[in-house]
Amino acid sequence: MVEQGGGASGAGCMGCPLRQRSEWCVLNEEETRFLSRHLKKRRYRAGETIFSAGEPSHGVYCVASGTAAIRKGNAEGNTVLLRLAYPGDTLGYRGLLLGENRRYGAEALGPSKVCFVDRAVVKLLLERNPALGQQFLRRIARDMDEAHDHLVRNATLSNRDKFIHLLRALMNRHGRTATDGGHFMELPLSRRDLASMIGARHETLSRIIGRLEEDGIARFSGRTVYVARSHWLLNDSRPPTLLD
Amino acid sequence: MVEQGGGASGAGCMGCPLRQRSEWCVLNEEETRFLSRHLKKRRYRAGETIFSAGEPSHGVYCVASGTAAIRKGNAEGNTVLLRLAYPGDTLGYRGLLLGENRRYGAEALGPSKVCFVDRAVVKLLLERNPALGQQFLRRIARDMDEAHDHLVRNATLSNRDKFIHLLRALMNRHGRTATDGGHFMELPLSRRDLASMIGARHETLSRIIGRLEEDGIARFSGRTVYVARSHWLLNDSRPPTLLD
DNA sequence: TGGGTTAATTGACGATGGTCAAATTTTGAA
DNA sequence: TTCAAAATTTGACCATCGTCAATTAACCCA
Repeated sequence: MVEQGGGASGAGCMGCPLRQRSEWCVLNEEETRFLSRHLKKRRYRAGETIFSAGEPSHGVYCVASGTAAIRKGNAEGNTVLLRLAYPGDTLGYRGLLLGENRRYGAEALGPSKVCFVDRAVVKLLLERNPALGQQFLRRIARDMDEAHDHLVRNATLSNRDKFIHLLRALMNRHGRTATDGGHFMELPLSRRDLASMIGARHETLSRIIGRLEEDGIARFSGRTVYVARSHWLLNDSRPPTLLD
Repeated sequence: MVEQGGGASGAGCMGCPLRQRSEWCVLNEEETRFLSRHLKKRRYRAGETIFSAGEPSHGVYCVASGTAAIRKGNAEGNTVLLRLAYPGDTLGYRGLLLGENRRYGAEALGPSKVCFVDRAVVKLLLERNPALGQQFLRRIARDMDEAHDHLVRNATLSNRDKFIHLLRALMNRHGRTATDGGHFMELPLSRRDLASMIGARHETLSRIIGRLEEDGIARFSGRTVYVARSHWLLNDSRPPTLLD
């Protein structure tokens, strides 16, 4: 399952369409070839674990295709889905920087390819090209912002509004515009995971979904969601849009 | 109000007792003197703004004494207290790294002294001493962890338990052990701010406090809190401690 | 394809939280 | 000290949420 040099395609990282979007874009041709030779690309099936909380950090992971879920649990054994990672995203830099064990786990949500870069390789590249360090700094700073925004939303919004926000965010990544201007999406997450992301029980989420359907804001069928164009642009949505 | 070279004490950063605890501890004597000459130390009175959301980032701030509150608002104008900063903590590195405007504001909670380090000075020191960059990386990574922990707590705990956790955290910084083994603390925050930290309304917090008193877990009088020794060690505290 | 397992929905009900409003306390400035 | 503004507490009331339990639907593997 593990391939060297960037996969069977043979092009390695140089030809990787993600290079533009990831931290590694600042590497020159030689450095990219070096990275290419030393990373391990691996396929994951849906639900497979990429790394787990508690284990030592041997390197970073870069999502090549598919979607990964970042999960973190608390002392009581509850588990929360913190965020999703998409192609181009680099995971697990925290443990590497701090030399600590992983504090959260990552798993593939669907069939995915993820490249592993050993700490030694990262270290070497960081020393060779300071711009890479800058890139990581910017990445962390952005993640930090995201986490803070998340905190503020959780503290100020109702579960209903948190879920609408989440739907919107997921739609940006997973949705397609329908011919009528509405939006379709195949949800990448179970109800349980969706619920954990907004800090609610899955029963509560079921009821929120029920209310969104009653209010005509969205239609849910299994993991398929449809949101009408008219409801999509609303910044937020209090009751059935009091002004209709 | 603005002093050069680390304050009237004359010793500058070299004699600053925080040097050990802050990111700057990796600077050598010469670099520390350079920092000392170029930072601006300023006194803030209770409630004074250190910097505000939306304004450009001209440098970083280092808390020398007192306590600073990090606040962030959302679109609806609600404001949330994200965390507190203590002597040795460096604030505002995010905007500097990303070259963006501040996304949150900082204010002094009580009489405080805060040193300002201009971006040019930071940049120069970063180039001169790569270990400083490492320090900042570690600091960001830790802040990230803290934010993630906060997210998980908010998603899994009841308001009551979130508040107990907050009390515990504040006690670590602001509390003193009483002769009977209980703990006293002068709360550094208003009820409103405490409430915003756990994502609840201030009325709700009042009621939570009332219940904690009924249950004999803590006694509140204005900003003074007392927690009995017997209740302090409990990991969490469900109802009146069902096992007493 | 069948059967067992997990996921999701729904109902009931008590607990908790938000909102509005009023009373009370504290605080800060004159 | 005194007064006005701000903070805090409390009550009433209703909406929302968590929990337990019972279905129903979806899924996966043999």
